[in-house]
Amino acid sequence: MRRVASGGGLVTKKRSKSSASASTELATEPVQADRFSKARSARSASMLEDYTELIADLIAANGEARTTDIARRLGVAHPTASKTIARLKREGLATARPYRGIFLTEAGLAMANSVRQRHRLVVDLLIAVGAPREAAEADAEGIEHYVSDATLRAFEAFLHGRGQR
Amino acid sequence: MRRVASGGGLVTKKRSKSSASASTELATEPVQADRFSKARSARSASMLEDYTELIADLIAANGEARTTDIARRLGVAHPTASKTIARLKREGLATARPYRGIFLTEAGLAMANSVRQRHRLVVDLLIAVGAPREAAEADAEGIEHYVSDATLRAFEAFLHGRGQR
DNA sequence: ACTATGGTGTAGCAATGGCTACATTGTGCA
DNA sequence: TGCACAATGTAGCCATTGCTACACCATAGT
Repeated sequence: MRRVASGGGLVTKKRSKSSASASTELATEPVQADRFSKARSARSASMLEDYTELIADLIAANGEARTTDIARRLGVAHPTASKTIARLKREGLATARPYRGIFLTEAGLAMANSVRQRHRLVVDLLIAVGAPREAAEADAEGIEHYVSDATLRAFEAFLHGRGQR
Repeated sequence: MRRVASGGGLVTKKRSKSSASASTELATEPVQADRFSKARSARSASMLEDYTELIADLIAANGEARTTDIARRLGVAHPTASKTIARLKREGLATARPYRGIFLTEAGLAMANSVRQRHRLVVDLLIAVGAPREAAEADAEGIEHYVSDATLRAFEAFLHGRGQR
């Protein structure tokens, strides 16, 4: 609606400041922006979550978490991992001394635990809903970072209700 | 395991080249790296998916898609949108002439359609599983980019089976 | 017909997250 | 005891995705 008329162009008629033409999709504007913002924040946090979880795993399995192992598990070059670990330190999630291993702070450990729990819940739900195990594991790696607490609680209730898990 | 002994350090014992110590978590290494790689690709594609979907929406609603509207809907500054639109053009998903609107190519339109369909499916599934509508909508914005075809098919089957949708 | 206004575009900065290449450190083994 | 070699770290490059500031265009109204 509100298509042009004159000119051959478009981008026209001095679209009201909001470009919010009709009225139907009007309301969705700010809300939608919020959603995208939220998704963006989640995206930027997801890297840290993956790292803390992986570091916790490595410490549990090997007694230590080393840059090279982290890099290999994530499929990136070691300087990339190194840089992100520096960020973890900056954000107070991990500590590390040169050539020594990497360790999680309390905050890092807490993050790792909640991430692991969330991961498991997401995988279980995907499987409960019929996704093949392999796909569920792979997809969860991306999905888990975007599941809100409210949705997570719903997952839990759903799984319990079905006698799953 | 394979914890150090000598020294006070760590990072030790000339860990076998794979650091793949025991044998249990060994097998997960390359697989896990694959998963993270996949998640990374998805992450980089997600921006383009959001844009094509939004452009299609705007064209459907307003007859045109303008940079400013896109920026507002996404909650970013207009130069940010402008830059991403340049990328869309580079990748053959959209066309645009200065000061004219933005249009999708066939590839862009195809992407928009599949993204929209996926989005709906994800929202429906989240709701079917008990997530509050608001959370479902918001979470789907992030989740949709990480759902594989296999999982998507499972979602569809699940929803049909329940008489949903 | 002109001008005010707002949409568009461009430039340049910062942070993130990849990479390769090179320097450094530490440990294991000869 | 010392050296070779792998693990770490550092430097510097590129691309992406934000931003602000500033320049430019096009339309609406006077």
